[in-house]
Amino acid sequence: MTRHSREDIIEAAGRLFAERGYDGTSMRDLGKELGLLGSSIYSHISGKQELLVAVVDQGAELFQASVERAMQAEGSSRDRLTTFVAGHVDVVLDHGEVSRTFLNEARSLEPKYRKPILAARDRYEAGLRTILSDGSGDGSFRADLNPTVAGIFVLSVLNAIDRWYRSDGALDRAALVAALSAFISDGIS
Amino acid sequence: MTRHSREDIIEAAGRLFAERGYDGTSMRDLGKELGLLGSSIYSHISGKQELLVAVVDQGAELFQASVERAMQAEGSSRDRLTTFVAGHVDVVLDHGEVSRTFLNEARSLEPKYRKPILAARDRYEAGLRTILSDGSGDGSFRADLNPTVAGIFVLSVLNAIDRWYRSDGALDRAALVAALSAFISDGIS
DNA sequence: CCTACCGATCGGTAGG
DNA sequence: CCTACCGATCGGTAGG
Repeated sequence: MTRHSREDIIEAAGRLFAERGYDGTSMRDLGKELGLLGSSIYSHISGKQELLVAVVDQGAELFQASVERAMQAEGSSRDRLTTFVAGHVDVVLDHGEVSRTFLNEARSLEPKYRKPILAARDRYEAGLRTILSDGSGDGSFRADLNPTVAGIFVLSVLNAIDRWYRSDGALDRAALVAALSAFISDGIS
Repeated sequence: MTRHSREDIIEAAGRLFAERGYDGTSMRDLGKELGLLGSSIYSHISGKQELLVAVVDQGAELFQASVERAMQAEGSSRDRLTTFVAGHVDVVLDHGEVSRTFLNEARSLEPKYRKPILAARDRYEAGLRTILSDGSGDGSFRADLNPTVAGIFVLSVLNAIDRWYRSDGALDRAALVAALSAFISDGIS
């Protein structure tokens, strides 16, 4: 007779956290979203923080799997960068609520849960830095590239996608990846 | 005998809103920051929302003044873009709490206050688009540049600065502007 | 700017 | 999963 699974609840939580923020989402809001009382949620989970941890962990896993695929991709460093960009776009477009919560709500994690998430972000960035650094060495990119700073800039552009991109707009997914890759590679010149 | 001015209170509010978010900041938190009771703040302002409006309005004005200076700058479109980037950096570094609140907490504005803020952002973006479009026409930038998409990418990089830049790090302000300008102009190639 | 509150809402629990 | 709560905290007010 259980009407909702743990997964249902985590998914709905991700939706509300992405829209209203963790602090802006009450357990009663979440209950309403699911069609039950806020207090009833506690038969499935032990606390609100657990929901945030679950959503953010999903985000960490998605991005981690994506960067690993990019680093193992065939071809040049430039190809691996393209794979990285396309993989990031896939995560953001296919798991928008999870990735928004991952990117914007980590500050609401209690310290013990926040630390491994920051570490996961560092690994993601480190993968990108490796691609950039390799490409700088083998002539794919500028020889004087600073991989740390360039990595930050690339992620700045990628992490902002959910703030403006709408799938019903002028750019489809392939055009988005192409526009991103062009800007990252050549800027506006 | 008034110990705090309205400006003091708005400044402290901006600090806490930037750090903890609007929903994560209580009037009692703000009182503690100022050395008085939460209820005492109401002798200076009429509500919490008014504080957010005041902070966000400051942000809108700062960015608006900056884009106007950039558009009136002497020289080529490329010079105006450099001025735009440097001006944005100045706002973010000199008014970090205000700009973070402006960028991240606008969703907590009640609809009637949110609308003019979104309009202010649109004007800021429109100024940038004009610079990009002019530069695409006069040969400063690529002829096939899409000013809308390029503008979004440029602002993505600029709006992320406060998420990573620390003034005690390896880059000083001039080096930051130079790195941003190089990435925006030429990407990583 | 404080004292002394108000009703509403918060995350969460006991018991069924 | 609901009923019926709990103590804590929220934004805010009356009166001084």
